[in-house]
Amino acid sequence: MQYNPEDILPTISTDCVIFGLDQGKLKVLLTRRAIAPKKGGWALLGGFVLKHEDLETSARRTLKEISGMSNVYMEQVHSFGQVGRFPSRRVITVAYYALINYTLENLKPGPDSSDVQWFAINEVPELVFDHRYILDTTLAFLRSRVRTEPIGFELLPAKFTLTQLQGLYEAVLGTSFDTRNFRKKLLKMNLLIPLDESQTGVAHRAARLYSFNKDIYQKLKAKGFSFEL
Amino acid sequence: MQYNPEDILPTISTDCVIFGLDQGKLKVLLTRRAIAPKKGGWALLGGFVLKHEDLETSARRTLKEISGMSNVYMEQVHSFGQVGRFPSRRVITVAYYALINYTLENLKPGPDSSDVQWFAINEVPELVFDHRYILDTTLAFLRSRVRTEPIGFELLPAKFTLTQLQGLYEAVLGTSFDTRNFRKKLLKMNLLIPLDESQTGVAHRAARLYSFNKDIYQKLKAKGFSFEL
DNA sequence: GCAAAAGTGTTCTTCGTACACCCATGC
DNA sequence: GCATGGGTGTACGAAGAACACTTTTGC
Repeated sequence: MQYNPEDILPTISTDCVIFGLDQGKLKVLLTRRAIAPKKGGWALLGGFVLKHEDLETSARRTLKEISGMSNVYMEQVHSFGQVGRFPSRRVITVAYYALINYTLENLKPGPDSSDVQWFAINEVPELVFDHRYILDTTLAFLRSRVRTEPIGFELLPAKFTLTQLQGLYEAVLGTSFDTRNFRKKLLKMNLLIPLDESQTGVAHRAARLYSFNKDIYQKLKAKGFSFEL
Repeated sequence: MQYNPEDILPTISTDCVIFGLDQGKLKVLLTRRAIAPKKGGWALLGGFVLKHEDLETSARRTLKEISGMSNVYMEQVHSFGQVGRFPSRRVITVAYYALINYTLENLKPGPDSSDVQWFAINEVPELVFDHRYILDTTLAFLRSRVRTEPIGFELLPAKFTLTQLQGLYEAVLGTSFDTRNFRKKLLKMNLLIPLDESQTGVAHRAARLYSFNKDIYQKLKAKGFSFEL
């Protein structure tokens, strides 16, 4: 979809760092630019803000155009406005990050891009403009956030095993945890709902599935509970 | 100082929440608007970004015009871009906060304001636009920040007593601490340098003065230390 | 029966918390 | 000498960290 130049704020864009988890690896979604400047370069998903839309709405629109997804966990990180960060004219960008349940389906390049692709966090190619800096800042933000808010679940399917959960934290934080202590700690929080279901199709003992309920967290939080990993 | 309309980005402003500590109370600096829209209303210190300046530079310029201060601790908080937050046209604002050593000297209204004044955090008058929301968001940000980074010192003079320090945390966080535990915890961090000086001019036992050194913190941080109150 | 991951308890150390009295100084 | 805030130590309980073996399942 193309937008009328009159409907666009030419000095303000949003960029969104989209994180997904694929086989225990943290990945980011990037697009290849199909227009100047920096045609052909890899970039974060982003675009100019429309005159009649809020900042987060703009970031969500971009994400939806490319992944088809809505109702995604998204949060503002920081605004980047260095003089000269964008060639030829002044553009300030507001960075968001999104956590999505990894998929290869329904990905299609946006209006001004020729390709979309997932990259493991340590195999990211060269990026256009200041996008590398934005990515690094956002990743640092996510790492601090994931330890103090129960947002990691957004990267997992609705039903998950404790091993998957541990793997997620290890992938995001780049550390490893002791299995017994990790389970003890998470289960003691009473945020996880044990289901009467198990994994299927695995060549070993099937693990129990759990789910996470945001409402329970909100209620506990209101009572003074604070998530901390 | 007035700026040429051609040098200004009319869609982007910065607003700065300036915090100071006066006699154990947390205060914010506000200005009274001397121009439309909302002439006469109380507002955060802010202004439009110039074409040739970075975002933080813009916030620092505004602060300097009003307080005469530079080299102040400042950090970006969040950007606010709701459609309709500013009357008559679309303006996105990037909010910063600053921590300064409280003073009444050298305060003078900026180019478009008629008054500058400190307000205790719980006696803030009605504010223009979405400034109340920005203030609340920023205060919440500060409260979380002050517990995880040693930034509180920025609100105190270079030499301070442990009682002043405790009072600062109590004022910012709205809680109270046990004196013995508070001292034990802070001194154990090895961030405070005990000076061979004491308070003067007090009608009771004079307290020892301490100073805080950022370099020491940076070195400890690099070794894995993390400040936590 | 074997490979592969699931699941589970105890000990020790560290850290947070609760709590009350004497000290130094100015007036 | 008295009022005012400065300064200090100990005991208890909670939480984090280290650590190894048995269980279940599919093949």
